[in-house]
Amino acid sequence: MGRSPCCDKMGLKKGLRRCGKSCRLRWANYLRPDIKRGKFSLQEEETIIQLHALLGNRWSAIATHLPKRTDNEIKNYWNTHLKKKLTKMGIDPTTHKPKNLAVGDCSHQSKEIANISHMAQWESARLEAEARLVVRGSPNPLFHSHSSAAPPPPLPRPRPPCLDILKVWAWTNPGKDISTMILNGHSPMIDQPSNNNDDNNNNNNNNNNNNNTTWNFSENVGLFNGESSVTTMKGIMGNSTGLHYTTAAEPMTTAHHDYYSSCYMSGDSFLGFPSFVEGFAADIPSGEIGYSDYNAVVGGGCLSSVVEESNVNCWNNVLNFPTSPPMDSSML
DNA sequence: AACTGTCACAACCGCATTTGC
DNA sequence: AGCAAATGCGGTTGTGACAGT
Repeated sequence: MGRSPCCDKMGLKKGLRRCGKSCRLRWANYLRPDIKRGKFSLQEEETIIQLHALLGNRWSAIATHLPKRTDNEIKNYWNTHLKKKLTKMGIDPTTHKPKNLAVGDCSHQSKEIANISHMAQWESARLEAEARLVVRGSPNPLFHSHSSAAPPPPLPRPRPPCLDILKVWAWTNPGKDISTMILNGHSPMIDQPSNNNDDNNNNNNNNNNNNNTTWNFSENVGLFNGESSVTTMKGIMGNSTGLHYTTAAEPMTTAHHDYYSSCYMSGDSFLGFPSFVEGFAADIPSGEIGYSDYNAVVGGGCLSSVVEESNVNCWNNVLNFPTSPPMDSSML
């Protein structure tokens, strides 16, 4: 308020006698030779929608995933086309949830819708992860030079990442029909038993040596505030350097497991579930993860408390995953 | 032809952060 | 360390093109 314009526009015709800032902007958004002009492809549209669901109005971050498109162009395209498109489809362009999903409605149908919507967000996150990998390209960023352990032979195929929640669920619930997860209103892996301990500290310590111990995140929910959530997002989106692959058909070898573990110990980050976990943990000295942090990532504002709790259980089970690197509080 | 409304998008504004001295 | 300038970013506005009346 009260700040004067960057240059004196008095008597100037718009577009002429530009100041330095105007010139820079015009170059960046219009004149630069490597800018792709013209219509957005369907794939670009989908990418924007998926990334917007994950990142919100962080146009510059979204633009990094669309080569030769500027943040300004994407922002304009979102405001003039995509917002309307989603609205027409009955989807709230802000929350990316169906508009008829009433907050606080605890009916069975509502839970199913919430769960399906939530699954879509998981999928968005997975696609975003893939996008990052495509942007980064080869060589495989998984193997960092400063890791102490010798890298194992590369896993033989590039897909799927363990961010694929459906595959993770299928792996951890052998023999179960994947549809039961959604129809029963369950989040992935909710049926897997957990053994939360009473003593949170003991529980964290147990994780040093026991992969079968589930972390107790449901305590200390009140510790988290908006600032930590923002930093959490930065941890997730900003510093990931690789992708961590595992599948049921092709589980990790001991060598892989040891290598990943050493990377965690050395502070490297992965994209995928472990990366999310690391992001959660970035600002949480005591090592607990709570609902608010979960929601900072996935945006669970419309989820009922039941579903929300399931999601935290889901994270617990992810950490309890057979091939997840062991973690302890010293990594946080 | 004149007017009005809508649309697309380049450009602007102000704040926050980074950079250079 | 402190300051000013430069830069980055997201929200908003200005303006030309076009369609409808």
